[in-house]
Amino acid sequence: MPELPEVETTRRSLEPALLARRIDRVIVRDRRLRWPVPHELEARMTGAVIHSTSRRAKYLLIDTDRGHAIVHLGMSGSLRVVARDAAPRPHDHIDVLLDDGVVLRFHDPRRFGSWHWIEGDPSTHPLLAALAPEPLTAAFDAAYLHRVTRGRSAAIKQVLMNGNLVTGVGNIYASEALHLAAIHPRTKAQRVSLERCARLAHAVKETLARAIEAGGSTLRDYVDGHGNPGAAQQAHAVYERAGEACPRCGGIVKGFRQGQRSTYYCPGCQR
DNA sequence: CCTCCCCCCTGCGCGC
DNA sequence: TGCGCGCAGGGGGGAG
Repeated sequence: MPELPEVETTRRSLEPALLARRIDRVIVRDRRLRWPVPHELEARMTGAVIHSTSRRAKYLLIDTDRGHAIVHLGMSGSLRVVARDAAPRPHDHIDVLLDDGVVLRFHDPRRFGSWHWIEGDPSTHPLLAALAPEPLTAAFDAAYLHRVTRGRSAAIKQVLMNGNLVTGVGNIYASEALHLAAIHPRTKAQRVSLERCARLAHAVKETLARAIEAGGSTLRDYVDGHGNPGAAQQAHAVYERAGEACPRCGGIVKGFRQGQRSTYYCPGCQR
C-alpha cells in the first residue's frame, strides 16, 4: 500500500496509542509474510515497554526497552489500533496486545509486508544497513543525487525507485516528482545535470512532504492507524491520469510501462 | 558492479 | 452473472 508518506502518516497516527504501553501478548496468526515471522517474536516482544516509534525509508519501527520491531507494509499492509474485543478478519496476521486493552493489528492481504525484531542498533539490521539517506533530510540533496547517478545508464525513474540510491520514493511519487521537476522519466540518470538534480531532489522532498501533510495519498485501500482513509485525498498531477490535461502546461498526460511498473508523464513539459 | 526481469500474493475492475 | 485477464503502493534475488 504505502510509500513513505503513508508509512509516516501511519506512524504518527499510531504513536499516541503506543507510547509507554507495555506489551502483554503477541499473537501471530500467519507467519508467511515476505520473510517468515521469526518464531521468537512473541517471546521477545512480550513484556517490552514501547518508548517511541520511528521510521527508516518505508520501514516503521516500534522501539521498546528490549529491542525494535521493524515492520514493512509491503503493497497491501496496514497497521491499526483496535479494541481487544474486535474480532480478527481475514489477513489480520499479527496482534500486539497492549496493557490498556488496545490491540495493534497488522493486516496484509498480499503478504508482501514483513515483521522483524532486532535487539541493538536497528540501523545495523541487514534490511536497513544499505539504505540511501532519508529523502527529507539535508543529506539528500543535489550533490548527492548527482553523485549517485553518475555512470548510470538506467532511466532516472528506475533510479528514483532503487532504495539503495533514493529511499521512500515508490511508483506513484516517482512519476509525481519527475513531473514536478519537469524531467522525462526515461532520461538516462547519468544525463541529468547537476542543475536538474537540484530540481529533482527538491521535487522529491516537496512531493513527499505535501503527501504527508495531506495525511497520506490517494491509495485505493490505504487507511491510517485508526482506519481512516488518506485525508485531503491529494490529487496526483499525472499518476493514473493518462488522457487528462497536464495541470502545468495543458499537455495530454501519457502512461507507459517501465520495468513492469506503470509510469505517467506529460510529454509537453517533461524533457 | 549494473541492468533487466521475475517473482512472491490476494483482490478488484474490466471486457466478453 | 460468471469468468479470465491484467494490474495494483515493494523490493529481494538471480541471470547476463
